Amino acid sequence: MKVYNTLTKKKEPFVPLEEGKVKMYVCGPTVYNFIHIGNARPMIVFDTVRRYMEHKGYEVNYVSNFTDVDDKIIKKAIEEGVSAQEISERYIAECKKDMEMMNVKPATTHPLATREIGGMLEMIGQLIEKGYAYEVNGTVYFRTRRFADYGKLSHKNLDDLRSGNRSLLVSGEDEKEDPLDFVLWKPKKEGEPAWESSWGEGRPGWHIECSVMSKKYLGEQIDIHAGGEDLVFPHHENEIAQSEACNGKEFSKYWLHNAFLNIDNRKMSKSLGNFFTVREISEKYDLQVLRFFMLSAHYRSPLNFSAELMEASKKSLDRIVTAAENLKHLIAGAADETMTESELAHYEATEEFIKKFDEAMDDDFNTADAIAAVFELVKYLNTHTSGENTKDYLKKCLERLKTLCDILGLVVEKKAELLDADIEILIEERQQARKAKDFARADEIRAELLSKGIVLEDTREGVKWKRA
RNA sequence: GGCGACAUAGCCAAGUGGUAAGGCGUGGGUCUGCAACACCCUGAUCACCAGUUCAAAUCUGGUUGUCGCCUCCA
Repeated sequence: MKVYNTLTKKKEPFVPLEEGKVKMYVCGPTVYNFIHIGNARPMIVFDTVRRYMEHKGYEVNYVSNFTDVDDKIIKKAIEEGVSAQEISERYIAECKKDMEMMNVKPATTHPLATREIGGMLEMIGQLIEKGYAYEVNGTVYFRTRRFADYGKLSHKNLDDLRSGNRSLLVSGEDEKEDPLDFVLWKPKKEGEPAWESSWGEGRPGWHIECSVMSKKYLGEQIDIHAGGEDLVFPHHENEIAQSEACNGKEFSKYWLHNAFLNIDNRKMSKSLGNFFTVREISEKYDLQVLRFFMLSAHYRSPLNFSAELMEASKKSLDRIVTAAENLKHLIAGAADETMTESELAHYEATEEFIKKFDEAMDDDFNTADAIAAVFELVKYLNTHTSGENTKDYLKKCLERLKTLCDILGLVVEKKAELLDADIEILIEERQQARKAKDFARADEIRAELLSKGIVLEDTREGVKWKRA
């Protein structure tokens, strides 16, 4: 398996620190509102990475935080006249609902920043002791000049950063020793949540929480640290500085970053008004469609979101779902016998698609190519299955399709739904009408059911129905 | 100003040295009472220019264009 490492700018063979195990940390959202579809990309992408790793037999310890103390949360709390905690708890709950609808597995641990203040105070204290941090008027800063490797992830050097960004130099933050120094602890302002510390009441800076939570739940060294590409600088750069300065060890071996999701080729932003929450999308689409859409491009390529592309994704995904439904339908009516020799030959022929799928995923999680393999399998199954096949064969075919879809986190098997009794009666009446060649009545019933969201399909093996 | 990414058919998107995967859409056909599903057929020389090579979408240089990071941001 090869993964692209931002640190080295190369695809590297994946070798875990500990045989058979993967320690993975993914930066999670700040919970001040419903998550937007941009937040959803890393969730879906890295959940897929996790699923593939698990499929390959790794035991994955997957940690993803919720940042529940932050300026934006406080602002929202003040607007609503409630506590910051109420805001963060509300949106963590909503985020978990969205994740479930997107079929994103819960992390092994979802730590909260506010529950880890003790660890942060400890790490900040250690950094001060080692000379990597200093306190001025209740604010603790990290001394970036002291950390020789600063810039190694984002491939910037301190001089470029200083000369390249004049605004930093004139921003008037006189109390910093260096404009690039960043905050580890900031003093309390009136009305803000705060914790006691040896530097006075205050709250942690943004970067320290990930260093601390990663260390607590995964240890000082981890295999993979992931997040959106915008986090490379400064967030992840700062995490490296904090963790490596404190622990004296390489923090994470591999750094994975997903590219941004754009809307109409523009960065999503509130000022442009091109902002969608996952919840809004869920009102119009099954979020499996969003998941499929996200996986249809490589995670390191920018992806453009639009209504047209969602429609196309819906139709594409439907093709896979229909194939699975067809197989289920065939299985229900198939002879309960073991696979014949010719069936076995067909079944073995599908291994080619599994191989293609695995090769694609092994190559830095090329989900677009992996999906192509799924479609090739779908076509093969559509062409090589019928009501004549044995149940054994059909079941194994469906199993094979489901295995691949499950790695991608795509749910293709709809839950068994019971039809209302009167709908069943209508379907039966239509069958009678068709037998009697009363097609006008048959079409009338079909239209009536369609208006209720039930789509009928007449197949050789009987009537199939699905919800539109 | 500094740093970086990308440019493949109507749309989306793989492919990083040997003569272009897959999906959506379009058009034609088979199946069907019709429809839907499915199946068959249907499309690009890879932004432009120059170079390296027996051979380039794929390597090098340049041009143009789009985008991102440098500030909270997935």
